[in-house]
Amino acid sequence: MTADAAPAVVCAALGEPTRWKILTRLGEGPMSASALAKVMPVSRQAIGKHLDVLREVGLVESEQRGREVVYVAVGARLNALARELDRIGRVWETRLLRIKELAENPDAGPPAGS
Amino acid sequence: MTADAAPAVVCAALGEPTRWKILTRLGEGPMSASALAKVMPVSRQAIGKHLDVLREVGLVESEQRGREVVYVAVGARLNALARELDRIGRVWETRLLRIKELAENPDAGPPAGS
DNA sequence: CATCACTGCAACCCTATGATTGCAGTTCGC
DNA sequence: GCGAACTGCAATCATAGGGTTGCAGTGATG
Repeated sequence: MTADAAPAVVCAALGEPTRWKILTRLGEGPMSASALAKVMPVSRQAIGKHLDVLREVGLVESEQRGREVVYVAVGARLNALARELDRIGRVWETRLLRIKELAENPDAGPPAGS
Repeated sequence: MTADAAPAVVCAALGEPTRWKILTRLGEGPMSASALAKVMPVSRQAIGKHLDVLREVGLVESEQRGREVVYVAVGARLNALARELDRIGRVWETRLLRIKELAENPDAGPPAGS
């Protein structure tokens, strides 16, 4: 299980600037860590760590191709996160709406309870 | 302009654990910074800073109510982010698919060019 | 076979930032 | 008016983690 990380964790992975750039590059096509290092202003090792983080949350997958390891961006993972965030956002809006209604119309609202 | 931050920036705001908890709380209903502090294991000042960050990217809005400032989670902002991420994810998948096709079918593919 | 490119691991540095405390200014309730 | 509660600003602390260098191992290439 490495693809069901909580939304916040995935967002944390996405939030780091360098990581976002790496991911953007990978979005254009699969690439090895070394190849990325040649194109970006950071060392291969640093990129390697970022790729570890990204793989941890399922945003990239790695594949051994000969002597090098090729990474590919997992769009589906991003789509899954999008769905989660969208759902949460809608819940917030719904609750807020209910609260507002209740404030203007404080009668037949909340029944029993604690 | 405080609501059109790049996806990565919004994700960075969402990625901080404490910030996510604060936001979750606010998702249940509007609250002041002090009220949040009484319910969470961090100081009011710390919460205040987090709220600043969240407001910066449009995830919360503040409203002066009497002597206190009430914050409310902006679900619409989360929905907007979700749409952006979803779009990006689909682009990745599309590109990847095209590359795969091209690998298996290396004829009528890439036209001229260097 | 000798060399070169790519990977993985480990130790280390240094900055960003999450969290704290302390104080001063405002608005509410009595 | 006086005290209590809420806010804002500033200084400070401490840790997480992003970045680096260095080295050893392994598969490709000539």
